[in-house]
Amino acid sequence: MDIQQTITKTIAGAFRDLFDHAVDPDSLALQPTRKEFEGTYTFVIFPFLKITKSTPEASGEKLGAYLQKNLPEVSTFNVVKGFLNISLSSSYWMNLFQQLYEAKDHGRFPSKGKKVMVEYSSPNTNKPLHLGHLRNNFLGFAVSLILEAYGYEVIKSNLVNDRGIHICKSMVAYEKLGKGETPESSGLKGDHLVGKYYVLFDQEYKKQIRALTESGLEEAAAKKSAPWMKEAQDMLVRWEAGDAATIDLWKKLNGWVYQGFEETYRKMGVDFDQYYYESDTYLLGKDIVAEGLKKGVFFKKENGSVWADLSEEGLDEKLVLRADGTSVYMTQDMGTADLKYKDHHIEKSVYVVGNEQDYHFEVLFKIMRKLGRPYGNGLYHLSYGMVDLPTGKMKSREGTVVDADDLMAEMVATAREHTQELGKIEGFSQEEAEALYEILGLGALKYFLLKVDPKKRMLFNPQESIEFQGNTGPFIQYTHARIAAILRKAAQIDLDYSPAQFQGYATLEKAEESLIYQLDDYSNKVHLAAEELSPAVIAQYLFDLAKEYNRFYAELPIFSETKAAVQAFRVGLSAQVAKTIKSGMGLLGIVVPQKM
RNA sequence: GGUCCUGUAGCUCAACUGGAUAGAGCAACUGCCUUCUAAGCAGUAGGUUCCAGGUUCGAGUCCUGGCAGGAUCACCA
Repeated sequence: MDIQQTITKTIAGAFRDLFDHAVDPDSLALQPTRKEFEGTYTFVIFPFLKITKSTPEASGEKLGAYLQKNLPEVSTFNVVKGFLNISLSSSYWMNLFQQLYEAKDHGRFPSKGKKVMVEYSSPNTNKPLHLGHLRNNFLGFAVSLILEAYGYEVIKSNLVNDRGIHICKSMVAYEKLGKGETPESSGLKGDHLVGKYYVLFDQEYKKQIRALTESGLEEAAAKKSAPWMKEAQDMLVRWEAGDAATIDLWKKLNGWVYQGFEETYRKMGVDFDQYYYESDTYLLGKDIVAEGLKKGVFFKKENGSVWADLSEEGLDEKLVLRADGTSVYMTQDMGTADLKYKDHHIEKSVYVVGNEQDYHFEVLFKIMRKLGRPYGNGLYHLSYGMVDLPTGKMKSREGTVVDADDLMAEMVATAREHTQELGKIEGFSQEEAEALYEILGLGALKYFLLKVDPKKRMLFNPQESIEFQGNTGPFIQYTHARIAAILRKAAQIDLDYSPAQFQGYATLEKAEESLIYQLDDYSNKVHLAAEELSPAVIAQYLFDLAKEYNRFYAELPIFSETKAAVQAFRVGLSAQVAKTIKSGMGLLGIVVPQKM
């Protein structure tokens, strides 16, 4: 039982003993005391005045005295208006710290024996990854790690959109203009090379539309009848028919793209346990349509098209099969949901997909529940907001995207400049220095994208580079490096900072208590982050922890401290902070350096 | 137009799910490197939490109605 439960249980006891009133301890909640007041936990009296039949102040005094008398952990208390602020004893803090210090894997929960799949990234194979994909990938990867720490077995999956009209556009343009160009001959990364032809298609296509509208055609008709669009559509038909030349071309271009993606994923530091390809899954789901018709979940219209009626759930009717019997997006996603379950028997399934698809997933999940799927209640859409530029939305065809590879390279370059300016690479080999720039640049970028609540859309201004000071990745990395320096020194002077050495340090400083409180809170934050699928919870926590540690670092001496017990304790406390920072940053997919 | 999301300091974001005087970072200003890493610490200044009602001991948070921005409402994906 943790201290909060102990306190609320005792408060319930006080209500019984002092006011003859039974209260469920679980209905009582404590909150952290605001830092301008003395105390660790605060109990709000107002709701219980009917029970105490007294003023808030008098009730608080009575409850406080009762706690102090009955709980050795409670050292003092004070009452401000209707708030009972509870202070805990140094021995409580010391005991708590020793528990944390000796625990292995603080912040890791026991296995739940349950599987969850996290699908993220899910790129199109017609263009390189951009800033929006970075948010998606970092989110998906971090959420996977957080769920794993929380005790799930996690399967990271990537559903690659490798077919369809948009892929055919790149193929048509390449066929027309490519002249056998390859990544080797052009010096372009495979995904960038294919992306180039996607842009070329669009430019030519627009030109054709303009020519047609100028010759008097309606715009809608021009879009349909432009020669290259017709070619792309023909290409799609040939692809679906399995035409050998088309398939060869498709395989060649996609192969280049995958090589490019692999490089980008490696740089980002993300990976996958399972790839799904839409070229394999796009025909799935038709059997589910038949099943839904039988179960009365779907109905057929006169023209033969099949629909789900969700009007009772506050939505409208949604098409699940075209009149000609071909699939739509929804059909395929129903099939893929079943496939994931068949492959892994997952109990939860998380889709990391932008909020523009909120409606689609709401419908999909409702349908799967109505069909009685065993995993139906474990479906989650981790819906994140778009990353906007000051000029508005990114458009890949209009060249206003922030390319993922470019941005990562820029971040590393900025880290290099910054570090060299500060003259912090003394004693680094060339390789070590480059590795550090990578760690810092990517740390800054990942933290920047993960610290914001996923569902909020965020602004990225390419003119203003991502910060390295304040609430940033490098600030937290720096705190870790500082502690690493302390631990190196401790090793150098053979300082023993095992718990036995702490004996004799009886009156902790406020800054030390706060740190222990924060360290203890880590597992709560992992729990919360897992429940809310929000790495931002961890990011915010780490910033607060690092901030608190730097305060401690500035205020209290370590090696110039004369009492051995105090010195050992402060090194131990520092070590625990470093361990927690490393663990938490690890959950965000961010590496921390030993020196910087 | 219907539905969903968002609106907090000049800017970027918090606020433990209804609690105290709404907090950080950046930018600005003032201090602190002869002591463990100054990518740091301490401080000053900055607010009608979009607006109007309501619910109650108490509302940035919940409800209703507006306003603003975004997304979505294809036999596209």
